[in-house]
Amino acid sequence: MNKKLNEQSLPEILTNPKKERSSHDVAIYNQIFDAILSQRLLPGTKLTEEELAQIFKVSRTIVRRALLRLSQDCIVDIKPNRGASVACPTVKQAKEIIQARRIIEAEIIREVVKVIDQEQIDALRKLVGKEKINVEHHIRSSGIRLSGDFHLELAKVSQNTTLTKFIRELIPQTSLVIARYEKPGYANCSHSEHYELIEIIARGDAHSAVLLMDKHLLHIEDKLDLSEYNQLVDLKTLFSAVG
Amino acid sequence: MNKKLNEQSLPEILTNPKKERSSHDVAIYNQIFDAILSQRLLPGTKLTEEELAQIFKVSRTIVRRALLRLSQDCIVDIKPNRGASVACPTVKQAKEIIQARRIIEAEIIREVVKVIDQEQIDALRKLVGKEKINVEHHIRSSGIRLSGDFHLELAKVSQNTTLTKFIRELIPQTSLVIARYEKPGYANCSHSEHYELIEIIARGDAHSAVLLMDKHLLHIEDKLDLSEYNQLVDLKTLFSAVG
DNA sequence: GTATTTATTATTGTATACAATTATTTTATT
DNA sequence: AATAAAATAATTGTATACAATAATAAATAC
Repeated sequence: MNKKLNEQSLPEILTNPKKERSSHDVAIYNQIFDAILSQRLLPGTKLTEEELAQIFKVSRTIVRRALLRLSQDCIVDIKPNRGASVACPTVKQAKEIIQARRIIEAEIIREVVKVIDQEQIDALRKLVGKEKINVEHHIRSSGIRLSGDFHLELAKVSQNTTLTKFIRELIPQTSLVIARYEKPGYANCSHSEHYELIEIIARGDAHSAVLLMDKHLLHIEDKLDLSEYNQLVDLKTLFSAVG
Repeated sequence: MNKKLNEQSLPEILTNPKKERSSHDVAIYNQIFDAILSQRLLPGTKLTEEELAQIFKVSRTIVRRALLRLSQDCIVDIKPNRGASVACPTVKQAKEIIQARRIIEAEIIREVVKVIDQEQIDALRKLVGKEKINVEHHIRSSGIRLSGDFHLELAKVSQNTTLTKFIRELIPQTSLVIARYEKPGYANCSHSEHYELIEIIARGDAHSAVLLMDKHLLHIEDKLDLSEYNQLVDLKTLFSAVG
């Protein structure tokens, strides 16, 4: 089991991942969060409160609470009086998200190399093993989720809960970016880089590990088409500009 | 209407809301956010829903929404069935928060040096000027707020909204850390370092700017007493361990 | 008098009713 | 038929009632 971190004042979602008694809105939050993470919910999808309330058999009060949480994570977009929909990151945001991950995960890797123990290394290997199986069996959703889990697990090993919270937000945002901007025909095969990374971490080579993580994240960006013409544009502004 | 031993009176600023309001819960969120930022609301202060509802003349629905937002920012701590209070960061969290700022603001500075223009430099100078005046006149709250504004403004100049969001969260968290752990007898005189920083940025010396920012943030940590014995400990676990 | 139970009060959690707003359809006008 | 206006429906925003839980006070037993 994991070490007992001091969990004071962090959101319950972070400290109470699954079990135990938690408010009902957290369960709904988790389900939508996971659906976005694993790309079963795609950018732009409308999230009607009443609809979700019926699906989860709770009142709109609970649904609204979950949606507010998701919007604070930047994976759901709430427009006043117009409701919630799955966020649709812009090209600029896509670049920012990956840039943010590069600097934060570089630091995480530095810490991980310092503190990781054998048990944690084994756990990471097991995780990537699962990821590999899912990818090979073309279970796309699970593969994506497990890939995110790997990065999240690394963050947890680093023991910096503040950076972990940021990475926990950036992972589903990255999922949305990939869903929106992935070049056609690319297979998601990052698990091989995950394997490599573990080996380098295991032999305590911080410098190489940081470089590989950076390469890994740039590799994600390589798979995207972030050219301007691919940017989703508001039709109204588009045509008014042409006039 | 009985008063409790635990009660810490809410600052008057909360009872005297500003005029401008966007969406109701956002206005309340902003006011509590600002009160925490400027240390008029101190770590541990209980935030009773009904009390806030009466102060702001809205229903608990709105208050709860604002409190949830604040808890997602890690500056308010919501415990299920036990309500909200101003977060009380641990020693470990205090260190994490500053570490996170160091790596994120280093990157921000790099970007700032690349993109800043004369107008923005002038605006920053003006901001630090205000900060200086407030500190000199011992208007502590405003001084603290303006100090935070400086860092936030830098983040905005960097044009990375993702990193800006993180810094926007870390600034009030830092306020809580300082409120909780500041060594006695220290004057908050960081505005001089802010001046220096602007000058280095203005002459485009990215490397020096990054170093100074890092020094500046470490300087904040220097002013804290983060020794273990200063850690707030849960009484129950303390005495049960002693047996 | 202290500890344990029970009752009371205070506070938070959830559902629901209704108001405000936006979206859609229908009707009217040219 | 195309456009504008009006009516209707759908959806979100807020307040409130009541339930569930925790905190406090009172009562009881030892």
